[in-house]
Formats: sequence, structure tokens, C-alpha cells
Amino acid sequence: MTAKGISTEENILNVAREVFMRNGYSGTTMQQIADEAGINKSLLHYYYRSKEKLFGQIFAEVFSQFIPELGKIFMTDKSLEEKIRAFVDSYIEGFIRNPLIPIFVMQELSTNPQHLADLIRKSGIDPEMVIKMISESLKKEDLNIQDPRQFMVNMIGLCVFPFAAQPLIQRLIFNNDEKAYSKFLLERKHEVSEFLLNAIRKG
Amino acid sequence: MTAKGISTEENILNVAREVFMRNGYSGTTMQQIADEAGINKSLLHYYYRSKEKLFGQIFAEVFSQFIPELGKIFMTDKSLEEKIRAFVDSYIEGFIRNPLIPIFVMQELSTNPQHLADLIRKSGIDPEMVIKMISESLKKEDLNIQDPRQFMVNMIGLCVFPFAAQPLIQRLIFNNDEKAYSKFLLERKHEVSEFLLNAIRKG
DNA sequence: GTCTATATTGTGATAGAC
DNA sequence: GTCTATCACAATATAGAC
Repeated sequence: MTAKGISTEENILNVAREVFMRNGYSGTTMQQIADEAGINKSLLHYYYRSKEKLFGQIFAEVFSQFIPELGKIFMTDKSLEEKIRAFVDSYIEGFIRNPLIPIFVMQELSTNPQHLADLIRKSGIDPEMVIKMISESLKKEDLNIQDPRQFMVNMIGLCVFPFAAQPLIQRLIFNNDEKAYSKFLLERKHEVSEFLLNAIRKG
Repeated sequence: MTAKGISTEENILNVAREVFMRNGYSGTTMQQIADEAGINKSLLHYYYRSKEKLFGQIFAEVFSQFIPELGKIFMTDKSLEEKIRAFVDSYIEGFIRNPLIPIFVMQELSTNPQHLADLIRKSGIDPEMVIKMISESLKKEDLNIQDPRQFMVNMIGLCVFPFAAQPLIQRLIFNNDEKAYSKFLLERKHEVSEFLLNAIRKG
């Protein structure tokens, strides 16, 4: 038990999550985690047999938080416009609460893409199904979307990118003013929805 | 000299570039580079005193390839529409030729954002100037852009994201068919330009 | 459960022979 | 310029005392 009344096991998980998210898998050492958790290395191995297992558990947990939304949102019979708004709101809000996730996921993505793809499949989401749902909507709604896959990548990219590139954008066009960038990100919920909807509006 | 007639120094640089781009800084070891270059570790240190220096040189080189465009393109007096097309074409084409760059840059971004910001500044590019140029265009062209900063992030994000997330997207919606994904990326030049222009068209 | 001590291997880096 | 040998230290991981 720690000062805050949580179990050591949970404490390790919390600290490790934070360190892994800041520095990535290979940028993190067990020593670092032990130090920040106020324990020693052996205890890490006592609870989670190896660095890889510890990381794997954390990654799956973090990632799973964010996946189910996509499926739920697109498997309704609302209009595509409503679905887009719901998706953008939900994801940008989630990233604002947890801004390290995009970078964290992308780092794992480049070193271990299969791991990620497996997690998505295991979550029950079928990306091809989402694309089919978009195609269906097009028949009813007469929107300017040639390729639903392109549109999906556009939508996700617009949500993810400002968080993945935050350290750079914040420095370059916000003079490293964190508050100003937070405001910018908040405004993005509206910006991205409107941007997407304008782009696919016929005329 | 190696079999291909290039100097050892250059050979090291080529191999190191590839390995660093695949695995990131902390995911790469000097041993790995030495092995793939067919030499031993000491020789790496002989030419480039430390791992950090070797990486720094490679990163600056790779990154510099891509920066100058942004400035040149936006510092002309063409219409905004033409600038957007030129930018999107130039960047997506560059990424197709060198698809690892977005991931590589983003990895460095998360561990060493200042390094990146410095390189951009050193290159003579002033992002705030680009934003001003966009604002200027808006006075003449009456486009649907409320915040030029948001628009700039949209534009860059749409170009970068499909490459940064390639390992995932390719698996999930292209059944890991590399050819199909290449085609998708090629089509993106047109897709992104049109998407951006539709979004900012008034009406 | 938690610690100290230690095994084992890997890592960046240097010295010195050729 | 290139190699072998080696250093100093950091890494993951385990053994065993308490």
C-alpha cells in the first residue's frame, strides 16, 4: 500500500503508464519506473514478469479506451452528418483529456503494427464495416464523397494530427504557450466538424 | 571503399539512416548499424564521435529535405488555391518517395521537440509568416477560412497522417496489400487538394 | 511483499596494434 | 582506416534473505 491507499500493483501500473507514454517502450527503463514509483526494480518483476508484459498490459488498456467508440457511433442509423459530429467530438474530447495517446499509439504503431491491428480486431471493430456504413449513407444523402476510405482517413487524421504534432505546432505557431494551444484544441471540435461537412457538401 | 565504390563514411550514413528511420533513436544500437554496414562499432565512432552526433547529422539532413518547400510555395503571389495545390502535391509526392519520414520525424518530435523547432527556424522558415500570407489571401479571395492556423494544421495533417499511420491503415482497410495502399496514396494528391478546396469554398 | 545482492548480457565509447 | 580488445556502466532479470 502506498500513501494514497492504492495497492502497489496499481501504483506501478499508473507510474509505468505515464513513463511509457512520455518516452515510448525503448525509451523507458525499468529503473526509471521503479524510481518514479518509489520502489526497486525487483518489485516490478515480481508483479509483471517482464518489461514487455508490463508494457503490453498498459498499451492494451490505454488503447482499448478509445476503440469502442468508433464502432458504436457508426453502427447507428443516424445521418452521416450526425455521426461525423459525434465521432469528432468524442475523439477530440478524449484526446484533450489524454493528449499523449496519439503519440504513444503511433510510436507502438511503427515498431509493432501487428500488435495494434490485433487489438482492434479483438475489440470487435471491423473497419470495413464502418466503410460500408458510410457507403450506405451516401446512397440516401447525396454527399460529395468519392471514396469512403479517403474520407475516413481524412476524418481520423484531422482529429489525431494536432495531438501527435502538438510539441512542434505549439512551439512554432503558439510561442510555446500551452494555454493558447489548449484553446486552439478546444476550438478544433467545431472546426473539424464544420470543415469535414463543408468539404462533402454538394454544390 | 565498399563494393559499390562509395566511401565508408557515406556507407555508414546510408545504413544508419535506414536503421534510425525504421527503429527510432533509442530503438537503434550502434551494434545494429555496424552489422548492417558490414563493419565494427569502433569504425562508427571513428567517423562520427558518438551515437548522438551520428543521429543528429542524419536527422538534420533528412528533415531539411522537406522544409524549404513550405516557405518557397507560400511566399509567392499566386492564388491561395494554387498554393494549396502546389503544397499538397509537393509534400505527398515527397512522402511517397520517402514514406518513413513522417514516422521518423514524429518520433524525434516527441522526445526532442526543441531540436526540431530549431532546425525549422534555422532553415529560414517562419511559420507565422506563412499564416500571415494566408490571411492576406483571404482579403482578396473571400474564402471560408475563419482561422488560418486551423487551416494550416488541417492541410499539413491531411498530408502527413496517412503516412504516419500507414502500418495500421494498410492492415486494417487494405488487408495489408502494399500495392493497393500505394495506389490509395497516389490518389491522395488529388483527394486532399479537392477536399481542402471544397471545404473553404463559400456558399 | 519487499528488499539486497548478483548474474548476465548489452551498450556506448576508447586504446592501441597493424 | 580498420581491426581486436577492453572499459565502464546500464539494462533486464533472478535468487534468496527477511
